[in-house]
Amino acid sequence: MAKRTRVTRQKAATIADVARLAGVSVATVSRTLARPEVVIEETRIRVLAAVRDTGYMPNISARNLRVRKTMVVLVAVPDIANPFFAEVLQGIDDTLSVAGYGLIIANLAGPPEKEARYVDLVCAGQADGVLLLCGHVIRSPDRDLREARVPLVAACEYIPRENFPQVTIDNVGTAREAVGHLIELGHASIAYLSGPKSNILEQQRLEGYLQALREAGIAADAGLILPGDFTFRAGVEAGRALLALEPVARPTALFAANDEMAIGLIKTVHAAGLQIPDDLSVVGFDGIAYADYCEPTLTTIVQPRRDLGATAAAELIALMTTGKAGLRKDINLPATLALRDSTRPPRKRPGHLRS
Amino acid sequence: MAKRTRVTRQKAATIADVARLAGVSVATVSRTLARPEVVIEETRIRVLAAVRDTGYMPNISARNLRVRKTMVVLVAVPDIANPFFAEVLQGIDDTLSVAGYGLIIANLAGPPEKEARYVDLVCAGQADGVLLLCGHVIRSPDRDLREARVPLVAACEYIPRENFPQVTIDNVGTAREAVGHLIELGHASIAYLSGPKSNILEQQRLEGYLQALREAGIAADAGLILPGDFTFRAGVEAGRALLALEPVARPTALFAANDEMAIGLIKTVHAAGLQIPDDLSVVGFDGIAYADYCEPTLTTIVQPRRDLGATAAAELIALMTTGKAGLRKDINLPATLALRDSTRPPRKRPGHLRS
DNA sequence: ATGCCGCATGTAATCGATTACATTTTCATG
DNA sequence: CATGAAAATGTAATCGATTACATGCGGCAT
Repeated sequence: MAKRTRVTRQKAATIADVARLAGVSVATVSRTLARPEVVIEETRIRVLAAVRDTGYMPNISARNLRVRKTMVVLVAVPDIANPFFAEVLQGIDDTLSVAGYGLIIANLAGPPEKEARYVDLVCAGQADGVLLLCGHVIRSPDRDLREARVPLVAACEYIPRENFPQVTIDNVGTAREAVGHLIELGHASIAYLSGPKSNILEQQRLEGYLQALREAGIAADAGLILPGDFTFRAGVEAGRALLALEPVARPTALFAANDEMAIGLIKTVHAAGLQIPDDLSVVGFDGIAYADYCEPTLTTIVQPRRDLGATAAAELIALMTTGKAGLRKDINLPATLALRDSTRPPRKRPGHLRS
Repeated sequence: MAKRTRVTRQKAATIADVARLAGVSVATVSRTLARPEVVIEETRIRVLAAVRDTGYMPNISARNLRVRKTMVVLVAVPDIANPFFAEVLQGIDDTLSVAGYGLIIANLAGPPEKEARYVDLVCAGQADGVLLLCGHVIRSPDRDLREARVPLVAACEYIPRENFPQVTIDNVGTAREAVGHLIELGHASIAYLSGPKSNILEQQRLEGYLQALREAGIAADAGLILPGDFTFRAGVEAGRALLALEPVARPTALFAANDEMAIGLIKTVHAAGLQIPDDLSVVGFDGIAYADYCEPTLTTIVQPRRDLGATAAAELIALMTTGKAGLRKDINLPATLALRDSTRPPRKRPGHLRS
């Protein structure tokens, strides 16, 4: 019976240890593991036994160095604590992990110099590809991801003037649909709770809001466009702003650029005695899990969060393996308006008749 | 003036390219980057210029291979979409990233074979340490993390009978405090909405609940212990179960093993006409952001989520660098009872007097 | 018997860094 | 000016895998 040369091995076994124990060369061990069929049965058995006995695992750094791959992708996400992104991440993780990829998460919430560190990481060959959920190509003062020729795919937030694949939903169209729903219910005084002006999603959703009003022949009122920044707190503040208005000047409905703000707003105006949806109909955007938990449940545009992630991941895998992207460069996934309890026709009050 | 040997370089520059351009040896380049002070100023300038001109970045796989480190840690998290863990992750990320570590997230939600893949990854030397948020040492059929001698730290969920550092809160004590608060308000009929029985957190929180009752001389009633599993849905179902009871047999207060269930329950019983907290006081556990957003805001045990993550990460760094853990093996962080709007003394009804 | 083919395996180059050790240069001191 | 220590740099081994190429061997056709 064969014996290990060193019975009590402190450090992990290497391929040489396995080769020695099995009485073959390192090349044979490597081949047995990579392409078992090219090795004769008898040696295969010996090698596999030796692998088992030594508890051998190929050293990934060595392999990476040799084959110039890492089987890791970096995901840049604006805020990992945001439930929307958490669900997109799930989709990414599902797809990537069955393909054997690990994922490094670059959480951009926090000090901005972290972003640069991640870019450097990728440029140093620590990742085979990058998934951007953050609306911009992540930057470092002295290195550029695009020059590094790393496969890139963006998702969720569209990045204009780039030519890598992007996976998004039709933000303009669905925002128009959301506001259209309010108009169909009979609302004519519809406020918009916006995101940060520089954000592309904000711009698109605002555009959809304006389009819907225009189509219905309703004049947009700048006073009904409330500033926000996608946070719950912004929703609370917008709620206060609404309450500060003369009741008769208040809109009968509101479209929020995302769910968190919508929920913050609802909570605030409800606490002040307004009935939702009777006194104010509210539509959100995103379809986070909580939109279905809150009171009342929130009518909102439900984004296919897992699907966005999964599709982007699949596209990136295509890009990394074949070098060429799939058929379409810009992929649009369907998002749907979920009708729930926060919308209803307006109360008949003279102050709210069509202008 | 020195010129690059190959002006249009397709692939990334290597240390040899830099050395050639600067007219020095590779050792000097490496030293210049690692310990600039050991190199004479003049060469340092030449080398750094060459680095800049070539856009050189050390290849991480090569370095990892040579120094047997990866500067990456793996974090095993039960469910990345759970907001509680998302915040713990933030704390981990903050601490780890300033120390220069990247993090690979092992999301255990999903197919169980993924867990094994991650274990293999670590055993293959892809990570320098592992952070467990999942209440058990992750396993693979043929490899054991503990045998691999990888630095391990657990956080959030205590893992009994292990001797690596663990960072948690006092679940028993804080649960007792939560229930004690209800008792002080005058409640005597207090239900408990439990987590999955096999979960250690569930066991500890149940223990705290029972202790508080015992101390107050209240007999525990098995009928008031509702089954749950930490999900929103379980809260909804528990709410239905509560509604199915004769009004007079209903508890006047409830302690839920986590916030999500508490919120699901509140939503359900509120929709059926019960007033919170007037008809039912509710205390949750965890202190997720949403507990402060919902209607009414939830009285709950607030865990120091970021701190749990940050402390565990710091402990792991100590373990990875010095090889020895900090002073204490089991670290307890303080968690506090946040008094909000979901608790109040019970209505005076004969059926609810002390038994 | 000879030569050739193809299969199984072995030998050694290679990936790109770090670093122990060797060598050269610098410079203070007797 | 010689000498030796200290400082700066160079040479080459090394980390642990993959893989191109070399080698050996058995069988088959001539």
